[in-house]
Amino acid sequence: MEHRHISIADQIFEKLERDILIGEYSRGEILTENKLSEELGVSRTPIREALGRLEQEHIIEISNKGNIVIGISKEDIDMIYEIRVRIEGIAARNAALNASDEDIKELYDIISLQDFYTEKKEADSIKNIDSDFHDKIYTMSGSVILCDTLRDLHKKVIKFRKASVSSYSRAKVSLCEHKEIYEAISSRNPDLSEQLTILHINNARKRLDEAMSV
Amino acid sequence: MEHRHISIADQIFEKLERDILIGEYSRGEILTENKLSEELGVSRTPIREALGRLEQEHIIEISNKGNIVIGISKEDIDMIYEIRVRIEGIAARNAALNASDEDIKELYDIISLQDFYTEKKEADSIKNIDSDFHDKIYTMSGSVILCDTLRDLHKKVIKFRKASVSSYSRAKVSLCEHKEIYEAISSRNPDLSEQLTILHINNARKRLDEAMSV
DNA sequence: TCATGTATAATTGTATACAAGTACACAATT
DNA sequence: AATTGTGTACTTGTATACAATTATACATGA
Repeated sequence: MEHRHISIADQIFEKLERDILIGEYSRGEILTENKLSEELGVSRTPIREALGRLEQEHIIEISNKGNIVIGISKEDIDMIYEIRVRIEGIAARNAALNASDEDIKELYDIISLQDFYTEKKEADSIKNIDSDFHDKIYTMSGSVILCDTLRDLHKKVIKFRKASVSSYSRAKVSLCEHKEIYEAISSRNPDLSEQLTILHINNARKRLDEAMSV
Repeated sequence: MEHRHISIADQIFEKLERDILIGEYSRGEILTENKLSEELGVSRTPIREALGRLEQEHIIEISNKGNIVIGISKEDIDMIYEIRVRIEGIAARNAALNASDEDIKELYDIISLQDFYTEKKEADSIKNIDSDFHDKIYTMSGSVILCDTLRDLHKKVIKFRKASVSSYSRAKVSLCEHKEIYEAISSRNPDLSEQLTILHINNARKRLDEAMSV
């Protein structure tokens, strides 16, 4: 067997990371190892390993009083888009250059699902599949460095992303932009893929601002 | 007291990270917890915590056979510069906008030291102080997100950076560019700071390619 | 010779015991 | 009333014991 066992520590990490990033735990809240250990029914060891990794991401802060939740601020979101608009185009460009037929088919499937959920107006599903689309392009770029960098940034937007697809019209426009990007990548056009992606990130940012100012 | 104790796990993490990034451990090498535990004279617990964080950075890979060193490839370096040239300018721009007088003085001190070491031709010291210069600007940007992103990228170049400052002429040009950036930031000119930084990263990349092709 | 089964050794994963430091409440004192 | 001392409870940090999976070497058979 080569399949690596998914450890409890990994599961705890992903659960805590998600809970913090969606705002389940709010800024300033204190998470102690013992409390988490009891609540989640595992020993302190995997809890500690998860917390250490969360601290490395700077979404919690370990102190003698416990582990203080930091989370993501509006300023963080601004900077994330500032960065993404400058580098996410590289991923799309490389995807257009490197993608296998298999990759392109998977990307098509994602688009199809997004279309389906958009018509059914299921905000949660839309949010998740939207995430899958971007993640797939990161992977298709073929660069671990670029993939890690973009993934770290993208996952931090999760709490705010739902707002931006809550309106049908905004979700529809977003889907449309994804389709255009898919077309550009599947026709192996690096320049167009890059350009459309930059536009899309800029528009997504505007849609987010719009949705949050309401 | 507020000063947080620097744990053994933190120290092990930094030591292993550095050793991997400078190539002390080479790609494919296997690090087992027991071996490291004996070698470093601590129990497996802090070793494990350090290894978990190294895996998150994708510079090692944990498997049932042990922990396989991945390290940094030439392709990684290319992508790192591709990204930095697009976003490091933001940091310089924000530094020019946000920096305190104290910050600017510290940046000046760094430049002075770099000047000193460059004339003394101490490659190791030049390499380190060069790193301090960029890191200081990241911090001065005032954004944790941007700072983390750039720091993660920058530290991965360490193994190759020494080559690029090994020649006196290249080191001198690099110092000169740093001085220009310092002038732009200290005179609170965001546009110029950004522009000069972009140029500097591009030039640094060229110098690195040059040094490595020899 | 090659495949396959098996026992052993080595590895990571988890729980728990123990150490050390610190925050906090509360009393004592000025 | 304010401050200082003190003891207790709580927190993280580390080591170690144990569990479970898996790699590996080697024997056994077709």
